[in-house]
Amino acid sequence: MKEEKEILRKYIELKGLRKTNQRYKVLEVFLSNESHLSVDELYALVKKKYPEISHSTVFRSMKIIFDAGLATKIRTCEGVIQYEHSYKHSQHGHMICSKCHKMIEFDDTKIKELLKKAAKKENFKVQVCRTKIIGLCGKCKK
Amino acid sequence: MKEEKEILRKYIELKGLRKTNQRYKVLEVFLSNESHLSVDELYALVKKKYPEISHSTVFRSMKIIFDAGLATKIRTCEGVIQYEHSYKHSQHGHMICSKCHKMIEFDDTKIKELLKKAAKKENFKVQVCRTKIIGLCGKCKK
DNA sequence: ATGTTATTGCAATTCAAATTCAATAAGTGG
DNA sequence: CCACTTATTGAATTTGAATTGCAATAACAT
Repeated sequence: MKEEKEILRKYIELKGLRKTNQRYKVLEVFLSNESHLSVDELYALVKKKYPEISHSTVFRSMKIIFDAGLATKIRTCEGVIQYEHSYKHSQHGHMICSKCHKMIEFDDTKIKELLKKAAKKENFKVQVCRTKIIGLCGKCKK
Repeated sequence: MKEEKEILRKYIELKGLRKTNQRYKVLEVFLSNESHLSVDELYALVKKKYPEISHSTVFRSMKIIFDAGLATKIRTCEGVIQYEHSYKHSQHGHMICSKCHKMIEFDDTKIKELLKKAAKKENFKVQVCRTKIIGLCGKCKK
């Protein structure tokens, strides 16, 4: 948390934004939870600890946290944006169970290499690579 | 078109649905265009040729066409669902330019193999694999 | 301390996706 | 071919996440 807060602080400074408690509190709650969270889900958690913080502030703070490189975005099957930690978290692929919606992370380092090659072939500059498998998890496929 | 229509017909029969002109017309317009189309975009095309067909019908017909296995879904960066042909079209990955939103398809056969392996390791039954690269296309990266 | 201006919280808006419902048409049995 | 049942349609409405407008507030430079 300390390091992440420092990164956020520096990013805010760099961009000439203002250091507000809300932003640090949203970051704190975001980091306190290891799962993927939509803005709505995160807001529910924030409200428990800091009821004075509004939904819009959570929404806008997450944008900054994302821009600062502390979060990545993924989309659920339903199309809802979820944020996950990205600082000191290796990038990974996602397996999503179409029945129970469980999300399993898996290492896709090798796969990303191939993706980068494919991009090079097309003269395409990679910003983000994503891999996703939709199917049935061990429990649900029975 | 002939074959696809036949597949849709059979699917409709199988499911005990009703064969309506609207469904075949939506399929026809969908197939007549090679690009990825959102429901709104497709509806605009349908309206030109068949102004009597409504937005909801296009929406609902595409669900059936999808269920029949004639279309796949992808999401734009903005989260909008787009349909693309899937009958006799090999599955492929997508490179999306974050500037001009151009979409480049690329062969990801090898990558899918690796993804299937990863799924096996987790005892996960694959239904769909998706690979996506977000970045800058040749023109925009200059 | 004061003035400037980014930020906040609330409410409202946007927009694709999905649904409601009365009218219509497909398919079924007589 | 007709009558009946019920899926489908079209129009309007609803939903829900994402986003924004605005007045009040707070950060921070002077």
